[in-house]
Order: sequence, then C-alpha cells, then structure tokens
Amino acid sequence: MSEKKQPLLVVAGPTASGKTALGIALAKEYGGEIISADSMQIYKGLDIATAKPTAEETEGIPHHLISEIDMGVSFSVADYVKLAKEKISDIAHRGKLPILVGGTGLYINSLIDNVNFDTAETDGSVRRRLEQEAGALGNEAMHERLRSVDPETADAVPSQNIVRIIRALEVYELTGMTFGDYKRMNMGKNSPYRVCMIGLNFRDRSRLYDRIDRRVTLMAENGMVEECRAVYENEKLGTVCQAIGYKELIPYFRGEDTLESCLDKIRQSSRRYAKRQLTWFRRDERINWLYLDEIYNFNEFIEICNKITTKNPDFGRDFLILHSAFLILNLINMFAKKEILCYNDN
RNA sequence: GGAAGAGUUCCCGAGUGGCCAAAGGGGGCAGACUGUAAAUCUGUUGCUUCGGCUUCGGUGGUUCGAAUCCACCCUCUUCCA
Repeated sequence: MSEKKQPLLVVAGPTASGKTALGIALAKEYGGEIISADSMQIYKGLDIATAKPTAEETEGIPHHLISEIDMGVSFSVADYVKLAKEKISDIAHRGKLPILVGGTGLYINSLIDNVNFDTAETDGSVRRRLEQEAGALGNEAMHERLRSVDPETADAVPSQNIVRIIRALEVYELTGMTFGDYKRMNMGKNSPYRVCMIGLNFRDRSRLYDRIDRRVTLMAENGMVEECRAVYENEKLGTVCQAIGYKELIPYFRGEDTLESCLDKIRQSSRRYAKRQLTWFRRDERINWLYLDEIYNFNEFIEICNKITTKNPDFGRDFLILHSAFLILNLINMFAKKEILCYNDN
C-alpha cells in the first residue's frame, strides 16, 4: 500500500522565512518542480506584494500554481486541492520530484491529508443567503440556529466567529450532516502521498520579525505601492483583496493616511500573519524544523538529517543519502551567505 | 522670567479618596481552524510558595484608607515675555 504512494517534498514555514529559496535549491538538487501552496500568489498580479519569485530567482525551475487565477475570481481550498493534485501527478509522470512550497497551512494540509471537498459541493448560493441572514439577524441568532441542529459545533465555535458558524450551517443544509460528522467523514483518509516535510523557522522570533520588516521596506522600494495602486484603480477583486500589502495601502490611496504609516501597518499585519502560520504548522508533528538562526556544526547537521531521514523511510535510501548531504551543504551555504533568503537583499 | 496644562502598568489612554493590579484600545504571547485562510475567531498579558507582595514622574505629608487631596522637586507641552 505505502509503496505506491507518490513522494512529495513539502517546504513550509512563516512568511519571509526563506521557503522560496530553499524550495528552488531543493528542486535543483533533485530535479524537482515547485508547486506553490500560497493562497495569494496563485492570483495574477500583485507580484511584488505577494513576494512571488522573480524570473532570475527561479533559476529555471518550473513553478506551478503561481499567477494562474484572474484577480476577479474567488478561489478556495477545494479549488486548490483539485489543481495541485493534477500538477503533482503531472510532474511525477514526467519523472520529476514534486516539491510543495508555501505558507498557506490550510492548503498544504488539505492536500497532503487528502481532505475530500466533494461531499458538500456548492455554487455558493447557500452561503450567500446565510451571509445575508447573518447580516440581518446577527451572530447570536445564527449561533442559536446552529445550536439547534448541531450543538457539538455550536459549543466549539464562539458566537463571534460568524464565518465558522455560517460554514457549519452551510454544510448542514447541503448534506444534512453536522459539521463534526462531515469532517470525520472527509478528513485525512488514504492520502496518496508520502510526504517529507521541512519547516523553516527562527529560534529567536525577533529575527523573523526583523526580516519581515526589512522585506516590506524592500518591496516598497521595488514598486509595491505603484503595483497595488494600479490594481486599486482598475481591478475588481475576488479573494485577493485580502492580500497583506494591498489592503493596508488603501487608506493611503484614499488620502486618509500617510505612506509610512501604511507601510508600518503592512509590517504589523505580516508579523501577525507569520505568528498565525507558526501556530498552524507547529501542531504538525511530521514537520522537521530547521532553525535558521541556530549555529549548526557538522555533527549537528548529521543528527538533524538522520532524524529527518529515519522519520521518512518511504523516501528511499538513495534519496535519503542525497537529501542529507544536500541539506548539510545547503544550510552551510545559507549561513555562509548570511541569510541570502531574504528577498534579494544585499 | 510669567501663565496654563500634562506626567498611569510594553504603547496609547480612562480613572479624581475605598468596589483599582487599575476601563478600553493597540502591541506581545499562547491557542483554534479543514470551500473567503495573507481570512475568521478565542484566551492571556506586574510578581507570587496564591496567604499575599510591589506599581500610577520623585520625595515628604493629610487620612482608618491615596493613582486620586496637600507641599516641594524633576520632566514635558502650549501660551505670554
């Protein structure tokens, strides 16, 4: 059973931790191709604000699921999983190693844990109606309604979290199941992948935050503001309107706030986002964390790599040996170049 | 030099004698999350051996009791010279 599963390398971590660079390095080493797991990079446009890798940065490595969706379209996890599965099998059929790289934890987990979204197939009309009702009746009333059909979920979701409440009600209307039953039925069965997960992080959180702050400054210098302004003036947006960088700049475009103040808001939002990402990823015990601010010596490298490889026997012996060697070389390199991972800086 | 005002817990800011370790917001930290997820939401945020202990610019008073009243001092802001 397990020998038929498709190997999938996953690089996860908070924003600005260097996922893109590590992904590319791994792809070069193994003849891999990158599949982005990023809810914003998948949209066309906002290239700078969403920190898409530039043409030079990709070093010729094919990147998938970046700039694929028009900005006016609403896109969801369900759509993502569908597309990503296709890409992965396509890459695998060409004899390449698929490497999933991204910071959208929900997308990554839904994909690798094989969450089934077909049970509650929807065109969005139920959802829209429930949202309207919530607007008219208030959160409390919706929470009570949920309690009457699905007390388990009502207990688990605070009445303030209207997004969750509406989804649970939507699932109930669509399937007749409580949200708990729905999840138990559709989650984590028979994943077609054997994953090796690598997580990037810093032991000292302020190091991460510094990188985020610096990166925002660099983005602004590289044209993020102009890029966002053009979108603000010309585009109808779907899910992308939530992109950090874009939404914080709107008060500036309206003349209601200064540029510097808005840039600070972007830094702030990014830091808080990074923290939420960490909260999501930290609970996944499959992730092998690499702390970029730790001074590793050679023996420690061997140890870390052994740990990773023994935890992922499915990946095969040759792969593992290569993998270990690679990680050692690459990490040493990263440190030698002093955090080359930070958005082209210096 | 004269007049008025202000100094509160990481920040902003409420509090004008007890119900104040001190509202509220921000930030930080921790968590939840499975069709909007760069979203949405929750908890927590002086120390503690949980009995207490030390906080509201400083010092000294008044009072049973002060962040709140009085005196002086320090710092800052605005206004008049």
